[in-house]
Amino acid sequence: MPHDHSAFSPHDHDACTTRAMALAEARLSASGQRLTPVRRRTLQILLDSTRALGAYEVLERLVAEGFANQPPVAYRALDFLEDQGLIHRIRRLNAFTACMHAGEAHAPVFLICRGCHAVAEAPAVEVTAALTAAASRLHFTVERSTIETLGLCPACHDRPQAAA
Amino acid sequence: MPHDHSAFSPHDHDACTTRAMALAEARLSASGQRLTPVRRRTLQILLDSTRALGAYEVLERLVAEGFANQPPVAYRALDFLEDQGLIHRIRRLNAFTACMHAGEAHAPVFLICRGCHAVAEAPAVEVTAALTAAASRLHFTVERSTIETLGLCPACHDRPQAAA
DNA sequence: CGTTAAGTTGTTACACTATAACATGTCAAC
DNA sequence: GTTGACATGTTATAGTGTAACAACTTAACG
Repeated sequence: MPHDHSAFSPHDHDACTTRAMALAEARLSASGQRLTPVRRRTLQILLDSTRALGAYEVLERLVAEGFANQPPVAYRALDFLEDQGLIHRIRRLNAFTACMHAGEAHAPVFLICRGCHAVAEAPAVEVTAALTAAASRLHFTVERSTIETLGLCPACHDRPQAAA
Repeated sequence: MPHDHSAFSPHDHDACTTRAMALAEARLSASGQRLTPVRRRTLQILLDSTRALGAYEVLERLVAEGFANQPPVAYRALDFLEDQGLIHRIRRLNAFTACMHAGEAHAPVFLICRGCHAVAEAPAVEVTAALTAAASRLHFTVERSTIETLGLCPACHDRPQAAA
């Protein structure tokens, strides 16, 4: 069952993260993949953050827990989690965010607020459908899509200093 | 009048670039902006290329024509042209490509072929419409969108070595 | 003219993002 | 208990993008 709240609506975020982590474990063990300590912590770090985090921000937090202070440590975990569909890369921000709908088939669309830098994952099957249709008109076969949009979230929209 | 060919269809590309350059001049002088030598050459470089080019690739070509070998030289011209809607940034590739529809109101959607690395700009008003609709359901105000998709162009789709 | 103001370019230096390559370790299966 | 696959540690470097300030061009104004 899909959830109709988003990162822009108040909700029990702890429940989200617990659920997401449980789902991650289930999915990985089902496919014979391992959720090692770095990977688990990396996922948890992203789940705990409201913002998308850069690889080096993730690395900082990993270092604080005793992992080596080397970029590959973070990038390997991030790449793995992205391949598994457990996190997403936000290209506009060079950053990563935990996937809140892992397991559900979903074509991620990201709403990035330029006021508070929150990132929400929006359900948008129609967007992907329209995209695939547009592509096939040019006989192009779609494999992976990046759909991101920059703008203002409800909260920031009402605050004048962000509106500019 | 829109053009129904794309980067994936053979066409008179010289005519495209001439037209695009003329349009650029017209648009800029209309809005009081200046198409200085670096800017003009940068646009021409992108128009001449079938692929999207990285900032440093553009810089190389600029250097070959006597401009200074400093990143800001390229980035400034690229940023300016992007602000004017004359070129687009392809985030997935960290690269830039000339806009073939400058002047027409358009919501750019990019089809990136992983076989030959060609990039086509597809007309896709419906995609943007769907995206805006999905966003407003979360009360999010869209300002700028990035829509890119990776896959295979018609030519590469038929070549086995690319299909993998 | 001469001055000023806005925009553009030159230049230095640096920050941030990401990967290659190879050594070492771990763990499960045979 | 050895092998092979996967995962991690580690060093080094490649690639992408900006900050900051100085110098120059241009057009508008008096």
